[in-house]
Amino acid sequence: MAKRITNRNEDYSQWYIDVIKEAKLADHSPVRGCMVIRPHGFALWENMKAGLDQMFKDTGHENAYFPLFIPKSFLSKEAQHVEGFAKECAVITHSKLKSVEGGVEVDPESRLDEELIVRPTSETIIWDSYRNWIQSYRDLPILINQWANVVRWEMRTRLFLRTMEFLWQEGHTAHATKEEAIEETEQMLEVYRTFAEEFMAMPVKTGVKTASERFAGAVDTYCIEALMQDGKALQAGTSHFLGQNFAKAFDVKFQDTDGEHKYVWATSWGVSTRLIGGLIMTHSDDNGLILPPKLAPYQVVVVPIYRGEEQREAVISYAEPIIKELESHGITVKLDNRDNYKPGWKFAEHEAQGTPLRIAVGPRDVEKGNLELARRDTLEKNIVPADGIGPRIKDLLDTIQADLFNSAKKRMDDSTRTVETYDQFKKEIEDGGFIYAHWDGTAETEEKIKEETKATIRCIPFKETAEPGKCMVTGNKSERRVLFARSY
RNA sequence: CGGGGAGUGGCGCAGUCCGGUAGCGCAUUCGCUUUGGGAGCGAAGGGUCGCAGGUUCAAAUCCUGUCUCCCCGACCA
Repeated sequence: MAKRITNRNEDYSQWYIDVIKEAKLADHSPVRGCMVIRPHGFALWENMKAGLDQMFKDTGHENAYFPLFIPKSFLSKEAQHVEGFAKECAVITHSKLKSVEGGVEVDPESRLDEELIVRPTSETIIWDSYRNWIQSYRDLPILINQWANVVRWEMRTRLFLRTMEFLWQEGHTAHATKEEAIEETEQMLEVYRTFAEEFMAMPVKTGVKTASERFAGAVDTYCIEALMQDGKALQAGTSHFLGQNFAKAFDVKFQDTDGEHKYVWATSWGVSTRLIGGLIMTHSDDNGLILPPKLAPYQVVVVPIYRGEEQREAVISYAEPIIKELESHGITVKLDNRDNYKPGWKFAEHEAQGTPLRIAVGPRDVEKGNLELARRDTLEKNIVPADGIGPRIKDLLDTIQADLFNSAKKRMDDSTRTVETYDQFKKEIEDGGFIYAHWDGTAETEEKIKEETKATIRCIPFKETAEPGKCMVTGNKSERRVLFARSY
């Protein structure tokens, strides 16, 4: 077999790129830092969207759409927010081109009176609308999500993990009370955790970001953090409690039941196409992509094997009712009946593309009433009777989904350690993985650790790990261990 | 944006040092044989060598600029 994918242990970054190329998920675009999402990659994203969207609806949210362009003045209304995003905004300054010899150039006559910002996130334009929508406590809560693209002018990009334009969803909610807003923030983090673990089979740690890692404009940022195969952490989703920062910046008040005018409490939360990068680096191997059945564009591929037209007809007519039966069990199946590729070629291609399960049917199977099942995750092959194939495959897909999660969970647990001293920390961090250690809570210590070890605090875990101790660096008091890792 | 590497038919590369008019493998097209792990043989098509200038009788090769990608830093979902 021609080796088209670099081995993970040789060059992890190159492996990542190779997997994306071979799985036909995305291409680099002619524009720096952007990507073309190919049909297979987009089908995966659509499945992720569908799963998340249902979970948003189930928790009472509605979808809406706000503009791509934001008046420059809006960005300057919330001080922290401006500071966080100012350095990475695409700015629209002109509205016209004019033809010149050999091409076009910007028409200097068309300079805009007020420049527009291509949204890096939509808090500002959404809160401008919310001001008009909210007068009374009766108008609350507002629970809105939007699916959109955003642009952040990044210096260094990687397919899916960090692109200048990316697709995401951003939820923006408005509440009458602080408690309700915090509850919403927690609820959406839980939605993300559930999605990551149950759909993506990607286990995550949850917690609160430190001040330096917090979303610009948030009071608190909650996050899910996953651990990639190379031992680096990936921030996979964030849910922000925004306090009254945006309400004050955009003057959004409501009259409460007590007659008082009060500022509204807010949240925002998002996940992006970065999740695809996380999915790749959680499960895939040196043969290519491995997809969990719940998100795979199709769960089963059927590859017919035949010699001559007569066998072809026999094999296809044997396969068709099998496919129907699978579909009747809610399984998504693709019959790969292309005549211009040989079975071996198809095997390799579907392997690279991550299809969870392959069924091969040939004359031998037709004769004996069998089929050959091959699992993508374990590469295990079995000959099984075609009878009762529906329930069998349904079970097997569930097993694959569970096995993927369990092995990723085991990998994460095995590479999560607790250390006491800074020396020990420096040594252990070289091996990657998550490390729980005591920290004195200051930005100075956090920065020092980052400079000396390249590790950052991924999150301050929720109360379950409360345990007083001493900061590994300064020896000062610490209330609980926090989670460190080197990250993407 | 700093340091390093790279851009040559669709893909992967050689040729660049030492200038002489572009080659290999895979893929593609056609024909025959094939089909249970990326098929074999034969024939054919396809590249102004990332782009823009410059030097030269002559540039993939030398010089200048610029764009893109990869790796390492600073920044970040």
